[in-house]
Amino acid sequence: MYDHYSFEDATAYQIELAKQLNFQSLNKIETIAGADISFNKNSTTMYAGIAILTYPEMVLKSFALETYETSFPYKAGFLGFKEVPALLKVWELIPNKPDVVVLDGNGILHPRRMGVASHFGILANQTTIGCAKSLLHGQNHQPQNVKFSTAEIKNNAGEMLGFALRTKRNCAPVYVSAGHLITQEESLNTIKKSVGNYRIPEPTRLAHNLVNDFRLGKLEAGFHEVAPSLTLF
DNA sequence: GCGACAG
DNA sequence: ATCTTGTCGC
Repeated sequence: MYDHYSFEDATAYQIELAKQLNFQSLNKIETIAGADISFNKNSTTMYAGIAILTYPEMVLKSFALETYETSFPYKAGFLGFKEVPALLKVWELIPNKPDVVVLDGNGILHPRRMGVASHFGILANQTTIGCAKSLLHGQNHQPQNVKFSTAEIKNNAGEMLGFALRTKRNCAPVYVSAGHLITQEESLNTIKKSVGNYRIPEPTRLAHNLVNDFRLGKLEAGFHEVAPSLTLF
């Protein structure tokens, strides 16, 4: 889908997509999804997965898995070009779309406000939140070493683009930002409610586990409903 | 030019 | 991202 794009093309495309961003308020959330990608080093095969959980209980209800071929390389600032096409393909397998999707990466906390979460949100016309494990853009004070302590992240122009969030004591913070069709504050609150006993919030943590098992051949492609009593991971 | 740099 | 050994905090 983006394999023929140069980084110059990609930059112009991100600037155009960013004009479509909308940060309206989200009413209520009943289901939340986590989306992630896994792949073998030096391979063009991407293993994409989306896990759908109840909110705020964080019980896994269903998940979808699919592969996608791409040769687009990873480059900081252009993650969406490598991951979004694969995520759109697995997204199509889901019969009832979740209210919000959490992506492993940034939303508007990006040089051109077009991190992978915003990119996917625009193309899927879906509410999204970005939750990255390390900082790509901007600066912040270190949040206190207390669960749920936060620190605003600002760019050189002083714009508040996201939050560093301590999801677990003695663990590095995660970086939360709105993707599309949600506000910054709602993004932060939603991620807080999605945190279990791990550093990574449940939606993306489960999605990561699932795509990894998919890549290793332990799970099959397609849409899967999870048995009510079954507890995975 | 130098440093930074999601996954 | 993936691979892999040791180490630290609770």
